[in-house]
Parts: sequence; structure tokens; C-alpha cells
Amino acid sequence: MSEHMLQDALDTLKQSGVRITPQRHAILNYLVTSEAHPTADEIYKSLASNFPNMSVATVYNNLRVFLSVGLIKELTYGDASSRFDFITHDHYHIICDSCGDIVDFQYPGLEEVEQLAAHITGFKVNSHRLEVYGTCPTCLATKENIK
Amino acid sequence: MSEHMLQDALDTLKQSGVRITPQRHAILNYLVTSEAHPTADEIYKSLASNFPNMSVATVYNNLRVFLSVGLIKELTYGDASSRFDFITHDHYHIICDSCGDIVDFQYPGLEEVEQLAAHITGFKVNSHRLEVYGTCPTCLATKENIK
DNA sequence: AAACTGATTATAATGATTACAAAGTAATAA
DNA sequence: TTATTACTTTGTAATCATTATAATCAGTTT
Repeated sequence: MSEHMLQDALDTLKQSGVRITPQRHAILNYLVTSEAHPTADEIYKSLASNFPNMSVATVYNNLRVFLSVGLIKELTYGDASSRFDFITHDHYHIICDSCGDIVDFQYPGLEEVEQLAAHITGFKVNSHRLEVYGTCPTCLATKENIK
Repeated sequence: MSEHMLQDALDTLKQSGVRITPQRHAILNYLVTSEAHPTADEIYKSLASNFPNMSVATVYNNLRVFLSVGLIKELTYGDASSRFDFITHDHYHIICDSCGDIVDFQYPGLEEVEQLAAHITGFKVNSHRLEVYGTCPTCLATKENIK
């Protein structure tokens, strides 16, 4: 399952004329198999055992490559560092205000909003970003226990 | 009009037990009257003539105060610095990929999405964030001229 | 094999944001 | 009014993510 996704991603890279290095393979693989939404540093640290000589710059460079090819998405928040998400199906994120956990959920695309925005503002719309914030079940439970 | 909004904001601060200093007054006023969505540094520079001794830290400190009281919103993107937006009515932003310009537009709240997300994930939902990306009319015109 | 292009590495630089300590200012109590 | 207290601002140093740069390396093409 995830092997197929990885293979697809590698094919996309090849078609875009991007050389597939061991580092790129490893970073992509990490993004595909990771359930979480890792930061550049998390990726760097996780691969350190297999690639002791890999530089942080390599991680950033390649994340930018993957971004430009459209394989991954960058998630930004005010405080922390950017997180990166391998793009599979169209899905959105819900983020816990309390512990920062990010969970995926599906929702039919919001073309309606895009169209309205285009109409009102005169922009040519490319994409949109939607995130929901709240408290995750775990934190909810903890809070109740404290009370 | 904007004076009324400023007054409301000052009242809210008072009710929250936050002292109203000249610096806070000025920063709030700048946020209310500004059509744009300024960065902390822009606010700092714009007020430098009236407050030659004001520290950047003061701007950041007070933006955090305003955030916690719920008077303003923080907008974050991958590359640049955070931008801050005085909260008036519920509105969303459309951002130009090419020049970074941010334009407001109204849209009925997406409670539907929030409810669905809550149902699927078990989160207690607080809020959401929606942004649309595209190319603004000005940049569109420029591109066509270049072609 | 030589030359070329692109990738990685190591490290320095940048830039936004935060932390911290000292000094200032308003509010409150004695 | 004076003393005390709590909150603010200021200035500067520190932090941390990200980017730039130059040197080295690897794969590909001629």
C-alpha cells in the first residue's frame, strides 16, 4: 500500500527530471510511511542513524524539491516550525490546541468557496487551505479528570 | 467607524484587566485603521516616529496580549513572518501567490465542516482557518503583458 | 577518461521571535 | 502621602528555523 505510493512518487520525480538519490529516497519513504506530520528536524534526526553524514540542508533542499513537484504539502503555524505532509487524497487537518496533535479527515472539496472568492475578488484561484482547531479526545479526557 | 471599533477594543481590554498604555493604544489603533495585514516589524517601524523609544519586544508582547484576549488573529505562512489582523466580522482571506497581497472576503461560516470534523475525529471543535490562494488581478494583468 | 551538471555536505549567515534583567509606571494599601 | 506591589516597557542577548555559500562528490554525456 505505502510501497505503491512511494513508487508513484518516485516515478513522478523521474518524470520531472529529478535525480533519485539515496537521501531523497529515504526522505520520501519517511514521509510516506509516517502517520504523523513531521518537521524537517524530525526527518533529519530519524534518518541520522542510516545517514550519519546527511546534512540538514539536504533535508530542506529536498523538501523544497518535493514541494515544487507537488508531492508534499507544507503546514505552517505561528509558533513552531513547518510540518510536511505527503499528499494522498484530498483531505483536511484538525489540530489539537492543547497538545498539537494533527489528525486527517476527509471532506468534499470546497470549490464553492473558491468560486465565490474568485468572483468577489477577481483573483484567479489556485488552491485553498482549511484547518479545524479544537481539543482532541485524549486531552478532553485529561481535562475532565483534572476538574 | 474605526474609532468605534477601537473604543470597543479598548473596553474589551479594560474588562479583561489589561492596562491600557500609550503603546498599546497606538498598536491597536494601527491594527484597526490598517487596511493591510501588518507584520510585527511593520507595526514597529510605523510607530517609530511617534514612539522613538519603543522596543520591538513591546510590539510582540502586546500582540500576544491582544491575541489572548481575542482581539486579533495571527496569520502564518511558510516563508515570511506572521501577519496580524484585527478581528471585525467573520471574514476569510485570499492571498496572491505572486505578490503576497492579502484581500478579505466574506463567506457564511463553515459550521458544517466543523460539525463533520468533530463527528469523525471526536475532537471538541473551537475554530477553523480557511484561506484561498491564487493570483490577484494586478499580477494577472502584468503576466499577460509579459506574454 | 574529461567535462559537465546536479546533489550533498559543512558551516556561516540571516531573520523572526523570545527570554531576561533592569528600570519605569500605575494602582493599591497603610 | 508614602510604601508596596504588580504590571510594562526597554534594551539586549539568546534561540531556533531556515537559507546561502563554497567546496566536494557522484552520475551522466561526449
